[in-house]
Amino acid sequence: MLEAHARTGIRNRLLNKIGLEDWDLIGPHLEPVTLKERQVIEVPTKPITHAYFLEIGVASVVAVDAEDHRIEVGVIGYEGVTGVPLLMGDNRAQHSTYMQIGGSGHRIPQEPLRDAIAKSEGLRALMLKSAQGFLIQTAHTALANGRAKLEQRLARWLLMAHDRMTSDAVPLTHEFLAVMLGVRRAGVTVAIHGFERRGLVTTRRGQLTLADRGGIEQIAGSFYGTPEAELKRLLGDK
Amino acid sequence: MLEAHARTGIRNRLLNKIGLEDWDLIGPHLEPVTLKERQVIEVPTKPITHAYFLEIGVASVVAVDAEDHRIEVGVIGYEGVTGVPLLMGDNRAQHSTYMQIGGSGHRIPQEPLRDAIAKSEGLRALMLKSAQGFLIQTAHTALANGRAKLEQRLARWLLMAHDRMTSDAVPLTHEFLAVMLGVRRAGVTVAIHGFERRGLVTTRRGQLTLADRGGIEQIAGSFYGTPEAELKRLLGDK
DNA sequence: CCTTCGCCGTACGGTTTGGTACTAAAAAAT
DNA sequence: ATTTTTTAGTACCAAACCGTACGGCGAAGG
Repeated sequence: MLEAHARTGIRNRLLNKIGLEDWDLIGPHLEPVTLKERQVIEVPTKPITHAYFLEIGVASVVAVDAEDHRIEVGVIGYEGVTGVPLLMGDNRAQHSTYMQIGGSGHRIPQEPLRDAIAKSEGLRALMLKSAQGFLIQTAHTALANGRAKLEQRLARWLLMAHDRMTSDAVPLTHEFLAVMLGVRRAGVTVAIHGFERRGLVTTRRGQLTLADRGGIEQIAGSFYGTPEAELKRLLGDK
Repeated sequence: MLEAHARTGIRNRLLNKIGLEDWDLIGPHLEPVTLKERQVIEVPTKPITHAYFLEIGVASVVAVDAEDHRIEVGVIGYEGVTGVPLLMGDNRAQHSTYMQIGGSGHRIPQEPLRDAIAKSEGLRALMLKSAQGFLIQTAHTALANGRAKLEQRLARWLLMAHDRMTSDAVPLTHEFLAVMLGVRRAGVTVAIHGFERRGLVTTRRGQLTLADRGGIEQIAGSFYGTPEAELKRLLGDK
């Protein structure tokens, strides 16, 4: 417990997978952080100052274009790290990244992280596999956006969020879900209502609780699952 | 001309950017290839055997799920290389990749490529920037799929293909465009008809020719352009 | 306690796109 | 040259979704 950078109690899957021989490159630079809902982590076109290894909570990565069209292209939780471009040698944020569900984690400034990745092949391999996992997730978001119906996309989102949460309660308004999915707020309301009627979720103002995950998986069908399975393959089971 | 691995006449932007000091890692392994329309380059879940540095032609990367939903998540031409997962340390194909418009290029077996990337930091940086460019493209495909109308998406696709072609003629059937965009063939026919009426394209059976690129850019609006600008930033102008 | 504000339920017309299908025209095959 | 196959034009109804809007209800704050 006197050990300054002990790894006990670390839940982030990437940090946990860093080999002992590489820990000195990362551990000393980590800073524990609390992350509130809506906390901004990256702003488009601006430099990425830190990478956040999440422990608790869910971050949204939202692509934005010049005419302010926006849509979520990926979510990040305890299984990953924000600042994917840093892992690829770029330090500029493309997308808007912010906490969708509050939590905590450890952050590291971009420079020591990039140094560490440059120095250690093992660390680099780990981080790139994580980035690859994110790329797969983004590709499947493109697939779902193009081919799935609102209900399926909502189900997919709930499942992905749920995977990254410790509770079944998703503390989000319909408005925010609508922004993520790129649809009308009213459309989300109706879809959730449908879920509720079928006993898949229960709702309260500003909150939605998964009641029947299996049923939600059925609705999402094959729009959910592939990126999750691939991440498992890339990073090993456990 | 006696030089076995001369770099003269190479149009691929990545190959052109490889430093002289790294060329020995790549050049000797390159094999010139002709790539016909519909030629398959990668098959989902199977190992990636080669990376293809395209010179001419356009490859489509198509995500497929377990229920056979499919949609294009990116295109690759002379500016890039297929087999993005290889650059990230993975050798398994997630997506279906095939030539949408025939051409030619040079291919390299996956092993020497991965070795080269492991050995040379400069080469690695170059390849990862290319991968980052592809990730940005995929994210914007997700954005367009979720928010843009059929006409806008068609315009975006035509512009991206045109950027990678030497001619204005796109030798594709409506059917294939429909698969790329994940829409009905009939929808594509109607949209193209609209473009034609406005003088943006001319058509022949199995072929479509861009007549007014500026007009097509107007239709695509901000759904087109960001990934292209970012790739320029990542790889430098020229 | 009462007001204010944010969130949700609902509605309605309009647009876009999907599913399907039939025919014509062009190209390819025999 | 004739047949077969592929591609394109068109049409029709149905479903999904958008834009918009308005009222109610719960929560927070004065």
